[in-house]
Amino acid sequence: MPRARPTEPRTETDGPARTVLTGFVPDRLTPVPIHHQLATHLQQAIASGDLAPGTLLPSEPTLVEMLGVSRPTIRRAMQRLVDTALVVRRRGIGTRVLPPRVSRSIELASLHEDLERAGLHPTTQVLDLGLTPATDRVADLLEVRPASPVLRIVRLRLADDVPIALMTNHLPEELAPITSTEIETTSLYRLLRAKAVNPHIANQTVGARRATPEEADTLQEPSSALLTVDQVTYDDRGRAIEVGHHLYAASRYQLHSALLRT
Amino acid sequence: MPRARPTEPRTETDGPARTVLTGFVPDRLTPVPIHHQLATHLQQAIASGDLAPGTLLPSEPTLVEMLGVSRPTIRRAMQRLVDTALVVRRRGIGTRVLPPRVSRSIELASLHEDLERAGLHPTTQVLDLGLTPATDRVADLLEVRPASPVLRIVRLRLADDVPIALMTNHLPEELAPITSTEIETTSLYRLLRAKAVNPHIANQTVGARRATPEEADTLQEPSSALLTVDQVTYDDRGRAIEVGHHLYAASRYQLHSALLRT
DNA sequence: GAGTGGTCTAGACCACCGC
DNA sequence: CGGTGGTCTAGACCACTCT
Repeated sequence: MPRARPTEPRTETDGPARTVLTGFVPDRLTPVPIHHQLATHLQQAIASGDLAPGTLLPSEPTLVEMLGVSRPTIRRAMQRLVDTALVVRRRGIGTRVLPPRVSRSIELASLHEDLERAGLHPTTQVLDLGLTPATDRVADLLEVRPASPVLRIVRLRLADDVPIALMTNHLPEELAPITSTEIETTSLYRLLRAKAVNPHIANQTVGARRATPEEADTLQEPSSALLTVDQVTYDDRGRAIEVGHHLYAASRYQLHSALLRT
Repeated sequence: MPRARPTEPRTETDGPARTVLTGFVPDRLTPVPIHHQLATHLQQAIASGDLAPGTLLPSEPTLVEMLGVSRPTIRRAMQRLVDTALVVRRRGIGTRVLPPRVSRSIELASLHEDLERAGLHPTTQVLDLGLTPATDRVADLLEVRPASPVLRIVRLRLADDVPIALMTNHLPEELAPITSTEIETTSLYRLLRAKAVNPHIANQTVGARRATPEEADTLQEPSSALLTVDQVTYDDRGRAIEVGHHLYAASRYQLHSALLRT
């Protein structure tokens, strides 16, 4: 189809959208899928402000012509932007850039990076590390026989030398050994991935409670209020790979998440 | 609920999968998309146990023939199952049903339903309702002029007559009026939807702190520990439509969520 | 009526796995 | 090697919105 005529009906500004999008050329040599390349390109354009909130993106047929990519591929990239709440699409209207409201979601294992993003210097003290008989609760969650040996890791996480979290984790025996230095230098999930174990889904329970005197002392929490997170992580084969029981000093740490759709 | 063995034997037959899947016939008369029909059918089959964990589903070409649906449509349904962690797919292997580990995520506005699902009888006391000048924080989050009138709603939520949460919400003036009876009988989000406002994304901050004496008295929390949730909700046009500040009695309420992918 | 996104189809090539 | 899912293409029809 011939291009849209120059007389645009009441659209805000798709001039910038055009220049930004014509700057995209699919690389068909890399193994990176084109829909992923396009989605990433658009995400960066929105994040950088090149595509301002309220901008109406070109229509799908227009993009097909502009980018030399088929419509399903374009739709796939667009769907990703919809899923991450970067744009809204409406039949008969078009695709519009939303204001950047998506805060980073809670991720699988992110405390270390969370603190670094906040400009702090995170450190870890390993308080305990070794095989111990599983308690009934841990055995149940890890799906191993009661009292069978599991790897227990107790860590105190600090930011700029101030205690933030007291984290207890239990892993199946097969994933041992793990050394103290490994735990202190990298994240638990990176360690697991190095063992060809891919964290895939985690169930979390978030609550609050008063700290015991020992916990209050360790975490130096003046209010004695703790934010608690209990989680069980499963790999992509459905096996339980980690049980976590984390206590956060309430006055120094909060969780952030974004909820999408309805 | 937990399985008997830590590791499942592999190579299951796809006999049961065949019988379950041949029971699916696409309805091309309803406006419900076929990919959605198929995804729902598979979700129910997995939830009911008709498709047991470990089951290998038929391949895509096989399903095309069995169901009389094209491959992209089948792939779209399958992708939804992958996104909700019900199955894993591997090139060269196939599609395998995972153990049911996905707990319900935190949703936009779910306390009422949450409590009902737990078999409790939720009620609401409206403690305050009306227009008030916005504080600086609320005006900033709602994106209205400082001190301009906003609708404030203060509710005490109970389950079986026991206090669970003290919730304060602020809405833009345009969304008023809302009556006490409306708030007591339905959810805030349903009210908004009735006004053609669609909640689309919410940013949450979850924390913990000690209750003030008044809060402890109102919520009757013996430990005086509170779980706090602050949220800002935006509609699908990107407008801030609601600011919430919620206090939960820590000994009676926890948040659950599922984290996917990595 | 013209343009938009939503859905479905048909066919092709590829990377990966197991035999 | 044959079979699997991952990707990309081309074309079609539809529901919806705006004029």
